[in-house]
Amino acid sequence: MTARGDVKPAARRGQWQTATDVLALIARQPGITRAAVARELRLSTSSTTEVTARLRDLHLLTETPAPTQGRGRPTTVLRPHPRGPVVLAMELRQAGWRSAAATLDGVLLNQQSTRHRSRRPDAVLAALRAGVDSAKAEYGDRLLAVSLAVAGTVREDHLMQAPTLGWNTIDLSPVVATTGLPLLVGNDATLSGVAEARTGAAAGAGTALHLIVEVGIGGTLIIDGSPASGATGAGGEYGHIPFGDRRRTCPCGARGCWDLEIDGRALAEHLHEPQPDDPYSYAEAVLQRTTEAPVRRAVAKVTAALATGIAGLVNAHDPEVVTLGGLAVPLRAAAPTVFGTAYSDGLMTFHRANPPAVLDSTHQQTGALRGAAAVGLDEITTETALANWADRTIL
Amino acid sequence: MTARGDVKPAARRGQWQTATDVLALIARQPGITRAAVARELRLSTSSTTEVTARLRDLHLLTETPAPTQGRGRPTTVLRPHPRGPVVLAMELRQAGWRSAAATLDGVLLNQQSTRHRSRRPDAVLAALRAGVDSAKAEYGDRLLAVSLAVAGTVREDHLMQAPTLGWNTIDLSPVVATTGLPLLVGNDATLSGVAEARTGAAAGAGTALHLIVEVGIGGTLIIDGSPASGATGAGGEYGHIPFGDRRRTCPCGARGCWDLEIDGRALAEHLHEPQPDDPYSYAEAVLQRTTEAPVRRAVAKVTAALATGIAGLVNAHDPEVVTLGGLAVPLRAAAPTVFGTAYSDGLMTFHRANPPAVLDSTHQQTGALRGAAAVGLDEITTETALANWADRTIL
DNA sequence: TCCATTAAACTCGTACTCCGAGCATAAGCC
DNA sequence: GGCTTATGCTCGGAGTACGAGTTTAATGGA
Repeated sequence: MTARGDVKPAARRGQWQTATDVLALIARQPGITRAAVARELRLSTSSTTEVTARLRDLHLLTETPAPTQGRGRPTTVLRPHPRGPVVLAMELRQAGWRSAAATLDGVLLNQQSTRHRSRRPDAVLAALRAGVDSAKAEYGDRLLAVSLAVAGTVREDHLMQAPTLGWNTIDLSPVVATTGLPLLVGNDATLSGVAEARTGAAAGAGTALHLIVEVGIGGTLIIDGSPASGATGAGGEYGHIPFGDRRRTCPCGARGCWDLEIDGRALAEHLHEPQPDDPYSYAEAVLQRTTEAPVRRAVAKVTAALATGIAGLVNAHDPEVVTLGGLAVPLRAAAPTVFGTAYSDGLMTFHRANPPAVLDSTHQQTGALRGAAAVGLDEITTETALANWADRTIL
Repeated sequence: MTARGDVKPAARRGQWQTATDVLALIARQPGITRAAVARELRLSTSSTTEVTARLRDLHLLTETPAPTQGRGRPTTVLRPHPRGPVVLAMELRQAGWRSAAATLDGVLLNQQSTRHRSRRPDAVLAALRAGVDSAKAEYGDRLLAVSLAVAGTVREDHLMQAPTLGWNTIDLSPVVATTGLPLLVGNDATLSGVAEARTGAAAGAGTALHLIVEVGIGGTLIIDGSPASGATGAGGEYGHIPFGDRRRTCPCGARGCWDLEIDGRALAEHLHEPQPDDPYSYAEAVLQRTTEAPVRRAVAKVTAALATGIAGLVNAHDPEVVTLGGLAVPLRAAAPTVFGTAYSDGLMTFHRANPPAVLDSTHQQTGALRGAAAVGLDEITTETALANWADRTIL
């Protein structure tokens, strides 16, 4: 359709700039009115008229009457066009995978959740591929990209290590092979951070830090809504900085990893219980037993390790806000005083008067899928991508 | 001149986009030819002709004949206009301060270095202010901004703590008060990182990590040439993440800071020598004594702590390249094997096959000043700033 | 020396987008 | 039913980028 071996022509400079700005705003504030878009982007009314007309003609947006608010001519709500583009957001987890189609406002359609029948990599990739085919069948040419969140370390479109799945290096590109669709791959913790920064607890923050505890700890630094993913996409592996005991070796290959101090494995060790097969469920179960004094002590140790590390990262990055996901939420809830003290003690003095708020994530389980959708939508609303879509729609 | 209480009119969207791109390229590659600019930015020859003519008319650029390279019509080198804008870059250090005027290509003119007569904050600020006045006298309306690098923790235009100067919170805005010039303040380690990322050892890297050891350790993560400075500009305080011994309290207020493990203070402790007044000079002196076995052991410990921490940060951020400044350079040089082993051992397994290169900084002592200049030039080449300059030049 | 070749700059006409000014429209309010 | 208010539409103008075609200034070989 678009790429056929020839060099794809870039859009003329600045040609679709305002259009991408409008679409980005709609993704961050679904249901925003046309008048509000004009105010936010400081567009003149004439420019607004023109850009919305253009986006409407290209089947990118529709306008529906907005509920009136006091005097004045009513405005409209800008919504994705029913024949507009979609991206397929997917999430690969230990137990199964999920998918949803996302429209330009980030709304997830056709959410599906499937358990793995087999955990063999080729079987899982085939299942994901079938999911892509099914979306392609449903949306046809409207489907422009596939964006995949993976619970593991990611590098470009390869999965480098996924301890929970027991996989080593895996090429994920078969998920889209022969479909011609671009595949975007991201770490699940990173993408849930993107979701928080775009539409969640960290919405509007210029610099946000997101941390999520499941098996080990993951997270990301997000600057102006974009994750600091590093040179190859493997950034955000905060679990593998040496905040812990240097004598302990981590499965990742390094020593003293923070990972080892803040999940179900750490709780089991403090409680002198055997290492659990599923550290996540084990931790959830332990957190139900906080009437037991040893459990409280173990939870306090883990929570303190969490809060101290967060404080160190706040010193390093000076975020506006910190968001917590996964087990970090119940851990803090179980020992709020310990958390608060360790957090404050770990901060540099000048931060203590007005430390960054540490908030629970708003998206929680859907975060990674929403973040994948957001990143996918970014990809299909670049100036070049819009120019391509426009070429196609005119024909 | 520009701001007089009224709202400054933003440039029309996209109006000066290409002009800013051209100027940014010239700052990153001084001496670049007009033809090379066109290739890099994928500008058509007609657009190039137009944009260069516009920049010439506005006294932003001049063209000088370029040395010919083979056949074809000769091109020109784009250089700052002799009546074009400049920024004043300044650097405040423990012993004194430096300044230089920077033209659009980042070349530093009139470099000056002055020792503090008094270290009282008001005396130092008055001296800096005098430096600004002197630049204003020399450059007049060509001087558009002042950009100040400070050896201390910075927050907006305040210095929060500067242990080496013995200062606490100081408002730096008197340096430009009543001049109407904007003041940009940055941490010196952050700004030297910017210099490396723009024109130094990390030039061209999308994600770079810069670390500099002087008294304690500072640094920054740089993404696409911009430092991750956080919400208030205090980002990059890598010295205050808890990679060290939790029992030790840092002057910053936190515990276990990495800072305490990798400078002259740490060397003195390992050597059972008294804490030095000037840890930097002390460390330099110690590094001359590596024939002594205890010195070699102490240097090895410090170098290992440095390398292990760097590896942790590489895990967290996945940079393309790491650059080292200050004492980190002779420390690594004194114990290269220790450094290499500790670095590799601290990396996650999948990084080890092809770990990010750790390079010595190319700018070293001039880094902070060059970085301050770069950030100041960014400020005066925004679309809005160029529109203002154009308005002024037409009159 | 002259001319073909090459790389780059210039000219011109066109397309696109943004904007200001003025006008039109659709609601609430009295 | 008119007045007020907020918003949308139309029109003409300005600024920028670009493609196509032309011109210019160098090299290098006959």
